[in-house]
Amino acid sequence: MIGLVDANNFYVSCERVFQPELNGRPVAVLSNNDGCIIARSEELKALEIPMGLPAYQLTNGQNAASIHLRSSNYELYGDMSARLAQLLRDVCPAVAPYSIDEMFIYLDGMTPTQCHTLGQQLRRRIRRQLGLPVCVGLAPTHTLAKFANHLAKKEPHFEGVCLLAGNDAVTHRWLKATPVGAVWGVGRRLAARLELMGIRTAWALSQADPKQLRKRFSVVLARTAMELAGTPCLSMNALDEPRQRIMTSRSFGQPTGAYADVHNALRRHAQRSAEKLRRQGSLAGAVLLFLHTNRHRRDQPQYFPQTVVTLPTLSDDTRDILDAVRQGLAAIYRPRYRFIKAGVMLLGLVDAEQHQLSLLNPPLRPRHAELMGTVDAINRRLGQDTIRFGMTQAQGAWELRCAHRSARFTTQWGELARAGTHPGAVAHYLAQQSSRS
DNA sequence: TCTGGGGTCCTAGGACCC
DNA sequence: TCTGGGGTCCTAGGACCC
Repeated sequence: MIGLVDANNFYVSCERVFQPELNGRPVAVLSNNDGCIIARSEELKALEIPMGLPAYQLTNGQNAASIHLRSSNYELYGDMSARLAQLLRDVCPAVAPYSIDEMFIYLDGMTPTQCHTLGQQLRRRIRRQLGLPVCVGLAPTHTLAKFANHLAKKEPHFEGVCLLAGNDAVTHRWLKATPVGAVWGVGRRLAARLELMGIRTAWALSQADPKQLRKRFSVVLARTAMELAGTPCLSMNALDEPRQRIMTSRSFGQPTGAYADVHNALRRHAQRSAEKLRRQGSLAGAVLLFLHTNRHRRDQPQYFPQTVVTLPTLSDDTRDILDAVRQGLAAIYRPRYRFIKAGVMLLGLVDAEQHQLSLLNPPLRPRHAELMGTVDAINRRLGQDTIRFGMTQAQGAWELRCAHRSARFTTQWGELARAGTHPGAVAHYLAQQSSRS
């Protein structure tokens, strides 16, 4: 049996753990730059505020005064996610995090009744120890577990835990009652095409001929259909494997055409990307950088350049990546545009250990590993950008807006006492944490 | 005025080869 | 007028996910 543990309204729930005054109120968490809504509390959903709504439309709306806004606080969400994963690993033989708020668990050799009981226990334990509400879906395949989780969230009588045997009347009944677009892996476009063919429900998809689906759509959809019918054909092993590309990009707080602004933004993205690269133990072969003007401004000239710079040698040294960024930017920068976004992507990633085993590949710079290791360790301990590479101008037009950010309660001591937080809630939380360990 | 960021996989089609 | 057949590799772009 496969389980999917999925936190409810994860970002909002993380905020509420430390700000209990948000309980029972409409809460929205905003994207980077406070641009649009990326997480909603149930109360906000009840106001029929859609996902992705630009924040400025919200603040102009009629319910604006009652809605609590928070900027994204990824340091907090990431840390809560790591705690959730750790709690699951303490209990389950195998755990595969799928996203920041969803984790698959593998419960081989347990009866359905035992699985269901474990699901209920996990749910209570996560609520008690982390303060997070979750739902659990249990089924024989990943896609059905995802489907069961969807039911656990939507149908109150499951009380947060839904188990589907896979090939019984109960499963079939729920599949028949669910539109095909609600299936994991079927997005808006596929749903529209499937409906044209008369495939309107999850059940109809599960009964479709995989060969035909493969021919008319893709192997992905054929697999989804088989998984719905109870035949496992997705493996989550890939989740532990290193990423094939690493990207860091952000919109600017203000549009800017200044070379120094754009360069500084790219420098920061390059440093962040290099950190991610070293954390997963890879080397990069090339650096892609891109710039965007504002698509929504039809009245302004548009320019979306991108370029790939091949590194002279495979590297995870921030300095090499910064050199590539400098070269690339010189090639694509044009002064007459107002840029709104910039990004850096690392490509051609290979495993560092395997590569360095070869005597033909000595490191390019002396003591580079020690230097990068030290920089990473200091930044982990004292906060991002404590050590930077030659970026003197810390503030610029490109800096993010995040007017509503809460404190980084679980990772920054200095922010615990910040005004507006609730020391009581924090103390309670920390006490629970220390009694666990 | 103000509209996110980071991934994956797959397919189609072009370049190139014999 | 009529213009082969088959393979590989690479890239751009589409579709999906959260």
